[in-house]
Amino acid sequence: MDDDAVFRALADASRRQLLDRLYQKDGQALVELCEGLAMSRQAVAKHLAILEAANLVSWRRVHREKLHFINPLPINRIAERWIAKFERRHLSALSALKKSLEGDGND
Amino acid sequence: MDDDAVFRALADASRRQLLDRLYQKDGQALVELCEGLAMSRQAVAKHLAILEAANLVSWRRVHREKLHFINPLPINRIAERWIAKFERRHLSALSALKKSLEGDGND
DNA sequence: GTGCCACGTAACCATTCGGTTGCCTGTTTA
DNA sequence: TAAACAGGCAACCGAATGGTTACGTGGCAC
Repeated sequence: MDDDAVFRALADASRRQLLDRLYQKDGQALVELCEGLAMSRQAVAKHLAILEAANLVSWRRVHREKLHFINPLPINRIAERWIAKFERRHLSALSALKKSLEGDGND
Repeated sequence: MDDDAVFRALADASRRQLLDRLYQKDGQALVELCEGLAMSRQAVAKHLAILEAANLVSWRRVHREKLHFINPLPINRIAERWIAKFERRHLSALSALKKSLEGDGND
């Protein structure tokens, strides 16, 4: 279960904020992600390493910059496998519709 | 943001397991929830307290037993506010339909 | 070529976390 | 009424967490 890594990575508000930033603008370098945060660059790098380990963020080196990219797949997997289970209780009709739509393969 | 409490509560595998157990059978007492877990009763009680604080579990006293009940609302709220955002990238058409079905009307 | 800039690594620190043990209170039940 | 049972409370402990400071490395620009 590396779902655990994802849950743990999402448990920290600073890391969720970093994901938020990457969601708003993908492919940011480390220094860029640090701007405005009350945290040292090294602390941000540690958070990003944890997000990486959970496969929520990947990166690519461009010259001397390390550009970070968000990967929503683990979150979706958790949403599907875990959260949908609880949602089903309340939104069974909607969920059924959702599932049938997903079966249609529209994207 | 008490979303933070929910994320943190979900970050621990033991707590997710407890939620799973309550999902399978709601209204269990403390000793019942302890069965088969490699953990003391007090440890389980602490986990349940954290789930309570995150509003994921509520309880009712019946005689000398403390019966626990699962509350999926915080999970749904997170799914709506946070996870759907990432999902939207991939399933934008579906998400729009889902939103309109929920009467959100927000695009 | 020198210095700045983006990043990496490592040591260190305080706090939180997950768990324990020990003991106490109250409620059933034999 | 005594014992067993469900749970509460608090002290304690090691390890993980979130952060810092200090210093090292390599690319790019002047």
